[in-house]
Amino acid sequence: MSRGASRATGRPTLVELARIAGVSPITASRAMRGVPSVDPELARRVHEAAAEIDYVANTAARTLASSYSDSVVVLIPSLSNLLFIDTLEAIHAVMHGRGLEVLIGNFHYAGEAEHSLLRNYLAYQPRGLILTGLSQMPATRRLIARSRIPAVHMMDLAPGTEQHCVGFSQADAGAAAARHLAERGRSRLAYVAAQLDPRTIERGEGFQRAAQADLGLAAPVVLTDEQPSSVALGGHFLARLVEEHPEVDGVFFNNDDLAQGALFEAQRRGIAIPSRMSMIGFNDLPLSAHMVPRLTSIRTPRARIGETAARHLLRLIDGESVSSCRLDLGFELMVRESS
Amino acid sequence: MSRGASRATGRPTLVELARIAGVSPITASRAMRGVPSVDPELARRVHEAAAEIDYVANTAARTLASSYSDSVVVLIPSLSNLLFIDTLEAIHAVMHGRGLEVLIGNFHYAGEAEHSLLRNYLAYQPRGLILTGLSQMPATRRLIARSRIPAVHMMDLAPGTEQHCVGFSQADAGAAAARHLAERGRSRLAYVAAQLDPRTIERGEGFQRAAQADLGLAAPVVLTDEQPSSVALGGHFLARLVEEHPEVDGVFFNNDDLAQGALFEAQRRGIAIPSRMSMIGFNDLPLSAHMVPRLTSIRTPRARIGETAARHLLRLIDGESVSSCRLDLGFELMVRESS
DNA sequence: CTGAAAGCGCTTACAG
DNA sequence: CTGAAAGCGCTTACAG
Repeated sequence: MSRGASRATGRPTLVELARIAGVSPITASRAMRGVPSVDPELARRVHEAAAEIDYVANTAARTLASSYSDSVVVLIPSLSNLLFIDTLEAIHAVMHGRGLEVLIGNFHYAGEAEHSLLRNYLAYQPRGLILTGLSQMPATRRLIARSRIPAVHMMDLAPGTEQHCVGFSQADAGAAAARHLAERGRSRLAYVAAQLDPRTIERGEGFQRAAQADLGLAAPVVLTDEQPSSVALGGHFLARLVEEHPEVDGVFFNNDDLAQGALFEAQRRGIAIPSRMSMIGFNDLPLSAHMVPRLTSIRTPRARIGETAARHLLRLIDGESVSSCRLDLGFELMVRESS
Repeated sequence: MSRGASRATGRPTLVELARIAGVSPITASRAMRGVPSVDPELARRVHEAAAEIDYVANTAARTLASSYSDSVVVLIPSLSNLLFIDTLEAIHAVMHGRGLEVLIGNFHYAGEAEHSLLRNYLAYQPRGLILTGLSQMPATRRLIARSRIPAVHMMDLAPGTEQHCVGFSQADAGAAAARHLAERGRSRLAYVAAQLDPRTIERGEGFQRAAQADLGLAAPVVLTDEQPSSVALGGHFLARLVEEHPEVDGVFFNNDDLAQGALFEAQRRGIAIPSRMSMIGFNDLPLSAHMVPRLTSIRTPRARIGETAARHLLRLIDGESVSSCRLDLGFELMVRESS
């Protein structure tokens, strides 16, 4: 269990490992990296010695010498939304299987923060980048292009872009919500949204376009707030809806937590859902299926988006020629009791 | 906007920065790090050049040369519990203010995973560690001790330990739940828990001890499941409670999502809450205050735990002599309609 | 206040 | 299959 003197870092070095294993440092290095040319017996001795002294190669030295790190960077706008947690977990599972560390950056829906996070993380020489959405600032776009590090964008799809993207059409999801409400016989629709990020806005536009142009309905009532989405805010929105727009009979909530809060507030006020008003949420958070009434929602394939984005990025990192750069994973309408 | 030739990494180096600024590399290095001895005029030129070529020091080289990284490691058991998200955000805010990157490791409630995460992250030479709970495996404890990197444990408090910990007494929180139910006139209590991590177990023990020894009640019914806590599971628990233990009139749910699911299931079955049964949850998740009926819960100071743990760690990193190594931040009983 | 030398702990070519 | 040399891009002492 004891070990020889170590560096300032207090951790054993490759030289010490090599001495204990009785090989040269370069052979120890190769054995640790699993280079196949190493004699199996020597490799065995190296691994044994490594286990004994608990050797793990210094990341900084390895990265500096090889100019390759074992990390990928994932930039997301929020950690408080389960949407991104599920995505992150899926990315992590794939990357971990390849021995890659995932560096998580939360830019709190602020383009400037996204830019400076990326600047800082680029100093780690990540092997790849996974970004949220397609609306990075021009300066951020330039930073990515100049870094020549492969990047995959998730959650949204660009029509005719060279960017690699994995997600679904936000506008189509909005349109599907409008169509569903119309099928339920609703004609006075409302769109309720907080946290007005680009994807929220696209969904809202898809919803309104479908309601008017495709379904021939009156222009939907639109209630928005720049605050982050929350259950509390959903309750306030329902109150406003009932008081200011009593004609509304079908509502699309931009995120399930808003719909959940609205459902609670409706129950409190004795407003019958869905008979008085149909409600549909977005993302299909785990709680939604259990509410009373159970919330109709649009399920987003967040884990699959993460997994697919990660796999796609690995192919880019490996230099494989990737056929498609635009992967549409769709979404699923979960019809339940609230609509 | 154009810049000179660069290294294999494609990024500008200190040497290039120095040449553009017309100073020696070492002066450029000092200027970038804000070393005060540098002539202001030279520093200005360096910063101007850095902005021009978008220079950010190579992390690997800096870490290797100085044996100091700009990172701290935070190990948490789950990302799917808002508890840890809030804590993480608070840690991040403090560390970011000090220019430190937060490396997040999720060990999914598995001690082995915690160990190997730590092993890997130690290779990054973090300045400090923040760990969840106090029950790391012995091997993990040794790894931490040998690394000589300052560590702070959060969420739980050890009675007579040398470890730095920031949190509250889980057993006391359990006892507070029992006391509250007894004050509500409840005498046939139940403890319902999933995800049996050490803190959950401590809370359960505190609850049972208080119920029997302090309050003189019958031994509580205990329903547990090793699965992760979820709303769906809460519903199942309520069904079991009603069918198998109809005498129970007061329930402590180990986490709010269980209580939320139970509340929905009770509503669905027409079981009146709280008249037929008092319910209290744990953590006080944002949705709980909005339910019908509003859920009584124990609010944990998760953001403050994160912030306090981070500040405490910074003091340890700075080598300040820290008086107390055990910071009790308490908890708060939020009495609402469900109890 | 500034700089030349040495070195952090690895890996990459290049020989053998 | 193995190794000696050089170097990755910085910072740390040490001089001046």
